[in-house]
Amino acid sequence: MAARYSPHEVEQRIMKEWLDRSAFHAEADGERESYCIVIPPPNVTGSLHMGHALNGTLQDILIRYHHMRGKNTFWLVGTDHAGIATQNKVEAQLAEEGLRKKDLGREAFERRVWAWKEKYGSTIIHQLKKLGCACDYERERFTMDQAYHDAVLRVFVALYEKGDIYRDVYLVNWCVRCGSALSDLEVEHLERADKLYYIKYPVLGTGDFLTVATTRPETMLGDTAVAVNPKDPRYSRYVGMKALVPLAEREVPIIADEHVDPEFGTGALKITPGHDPNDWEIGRRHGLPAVSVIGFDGRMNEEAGDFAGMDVDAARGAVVDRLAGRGLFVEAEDYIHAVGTCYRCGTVIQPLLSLQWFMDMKRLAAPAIEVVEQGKVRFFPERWTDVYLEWMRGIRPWCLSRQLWWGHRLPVWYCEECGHVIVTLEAPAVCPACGGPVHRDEDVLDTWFSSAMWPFATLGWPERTPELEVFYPTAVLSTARDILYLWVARMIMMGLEFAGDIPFRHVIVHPTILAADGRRMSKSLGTGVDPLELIEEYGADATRFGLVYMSSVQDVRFSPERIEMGRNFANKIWNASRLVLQGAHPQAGATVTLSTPADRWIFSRLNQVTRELADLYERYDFAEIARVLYRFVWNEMCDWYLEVGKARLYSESQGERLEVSGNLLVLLERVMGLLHPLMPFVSEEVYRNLPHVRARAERGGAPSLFDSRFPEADAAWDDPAAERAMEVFAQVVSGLRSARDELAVPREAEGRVWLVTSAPGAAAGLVEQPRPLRLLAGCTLAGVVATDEEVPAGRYATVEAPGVKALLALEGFIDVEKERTRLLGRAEKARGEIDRARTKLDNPGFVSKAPAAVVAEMRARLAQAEATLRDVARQYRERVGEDLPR
RNA sequence: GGGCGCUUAGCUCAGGGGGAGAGCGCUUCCUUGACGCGGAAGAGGCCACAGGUUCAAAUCCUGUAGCGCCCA
Repeated sequence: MAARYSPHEVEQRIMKEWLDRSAFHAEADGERESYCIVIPPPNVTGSLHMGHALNGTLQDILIRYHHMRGKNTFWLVGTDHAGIATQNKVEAQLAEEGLRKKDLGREAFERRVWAWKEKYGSTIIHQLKKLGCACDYERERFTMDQAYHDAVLRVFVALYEKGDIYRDVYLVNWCVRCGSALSDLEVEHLERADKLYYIKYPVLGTGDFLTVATTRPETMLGDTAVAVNPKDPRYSRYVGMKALVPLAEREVPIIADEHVDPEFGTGALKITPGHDPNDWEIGRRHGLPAVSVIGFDGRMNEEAGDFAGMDVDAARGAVVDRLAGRGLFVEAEDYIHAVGTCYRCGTVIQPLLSLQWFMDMKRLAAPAIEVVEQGKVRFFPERWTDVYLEWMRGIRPWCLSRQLWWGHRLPVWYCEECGHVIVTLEAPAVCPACGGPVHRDEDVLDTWFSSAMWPFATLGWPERTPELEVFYPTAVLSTARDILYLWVARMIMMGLEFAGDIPFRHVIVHPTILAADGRRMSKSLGTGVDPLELIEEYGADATRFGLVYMSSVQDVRFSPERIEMGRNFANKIWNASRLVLQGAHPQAGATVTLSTPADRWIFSRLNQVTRELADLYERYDFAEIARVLYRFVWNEMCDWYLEVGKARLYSESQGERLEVSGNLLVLLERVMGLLHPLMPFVSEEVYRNLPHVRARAERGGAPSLFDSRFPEADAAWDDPAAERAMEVFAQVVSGLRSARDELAVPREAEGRVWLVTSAPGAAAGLVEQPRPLRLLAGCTLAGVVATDEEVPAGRYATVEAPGVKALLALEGFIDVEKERTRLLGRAEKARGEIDRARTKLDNPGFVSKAPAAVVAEMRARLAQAEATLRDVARQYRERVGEDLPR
């Protein structure tokens, strides 16, 4: 076995073995309790980024944990067809051939996209394998699978028939580059430095002007009102009058509306219902017409008169110039504001009037609010509940139609004769109303519409499949918070409506891993960190462990040290197992024999850790799981149990060697089990190398750790007394090492230690483990006595532990200066302790109101510290020959 | 504009009413047969600021400042 753990060979070999024997494949048998997670489907064009890596790790931890707990686990994996993103990819590919999608026509284009999908569409799924994810890769799903497609159309038709889906002209978010409408959630508001333009509008019948402020002067050509706040005294006399929109030369009313902010600009607002969502609302309230002056190509249309044909930016400049020429332009000031951009391509969104399909969400939202209020669906951390509820309560209609060629084409036909609209699953040959010819709607559905159905459509809905029976509702959905509305909320609504139940019981909202600058990782800024490179450099276990360790509940900056920590931890685990495998007696079986304090301590602690983990899994506190395991393995098992165990492992006595070997084998097997969900590879590799596991496998036992049972606590091992004994042992050993170091006692010199204790048994950890004491502290026991007076006169360094005082004889190797420094340090500490305790105890409120145990503890601390100080003062006098300075 | 979160060691972060913690970095020592991706011993912090509640506040409450995010 190599002294360094090399992850890559292990990972590839073990993952291949798991996949080859379908270890992750789930069957829909109802005999065992099921535990299902559907992966939030990654974009089919995507590749693994930090968010996927973290989320994949968390889901994998849960799947492996519950699998080991005997559940019928099923991790459903697959991808989302991602309409715009995928279409963009293929269009870019075509562009390289000098083609545009129109050259191919719709059907040929769709074939190209499918070909692209076949070739590249599973990239991210394969990358999940590198992370070690125990997905059921044999049941991979895609939101454009035939059965899935049928289910999507069925849902559309059903919602249309129930009146939730309708077609209307409405102001929508239009991406000029993508040539499609977007829903509100697909618009990203980004801050940018811009200008705020002040423009004068003449008030008709007066010589006055109203000055309005706007970031978009070009839209004034579509203005249909000027609005002020009804409570604004500056303008009240104008309300009801008319203003003249310059350039458009349109007379428009001056209206009063509550929503005008008197603090913004001049307090007078130009109203353009055709190009601004807020203005659209105001327009609706006041019955204003909406005029469109910008077309779907992002250029000014014929309504814009002289400006027709210009793109929006050019028109802005031209409008301002023209206004300036007429003396109606006041000024432009610097202004920072949030501008809506397309979440896929970053193009500035144009709010445009358009005929689209919408879905009113109110009816579906009501039960989806209820299940969360009633706790049937719970969020972790809990605070996301309110975020969800608030959005759901203010939910707005959803624009469903997209002007794309890639996606689920609407099951809608229009009669060319009578205009009849037919929404149906069966393509009509002719219009059922008039018999006229029909044509199908060109548009496709928003990709998120289909992903809202992911938890049940992937399980075979609308068929009542065994999968749906057994695995729905699923256990958990784990996701980043930016997908809370886009996915989680809609999945709950759709699940309740169509599958008749919640889609998942728990929603885990994991933190975002930020770049070093504290902002989201950004490809364009080059601040991203590629998890695949981390796996390459440190190994999958290290990457998983590091990600989990660094990400608790807050967003966190990525720190490579944490991944390195994971690598070092894997190496530590590897080497601990080397010690056991190389040092264990060949005849040792996996049997626990609790013969020493260390044995009783480590198994008692193992129990506690095992129970603690169960609790942490309940709360999805993954970071704490990682910390608990790290501390136990490194600081307890390796630092103390293995070190103490060496005394017996290298003993002459066969019996001792057999005993400690048996303990180590059991301990290691259990610890690997506890580690497995987080670090599946190194734990599996170590497990398979354990001699008793090998022997078991030869007899047809569990082929792998993944398939064995998660360790459970064994009450027979609980032993608080042993824990105290080992704490004393460790504290005294550390104290002795520290004293030797500070006093420059030569390394090879053997120390002689007296133990002073009035409580029989308090020193058991030391008395019963003389060889470990010598091995770890270089000291032998001189004797155990009840009082200081019984210790032979001489110079000693004192080490304190609960109930025990250890006196290290210093004859022959004392350096007065070092001794002085050490004693002064101890005195200072003791005095600080005394001060703190006295301050508290002198406070009558403390003594009367604090819990008795706290007061008693404080008294004990004071007494202890005072004793220490007396001790130090005496030693100081003896050795330095002066009184201890105050 | 409304809301949420954060501010703890040089860095990245845990903790969450009664003795300030981890990893990395730093100092000194260790080529002992698990591991230098290691071991031993250390140094390093008015827990952002100001009030309040409490016998007791880094921890709870209010406010301020700075940073981040979400929704308009």
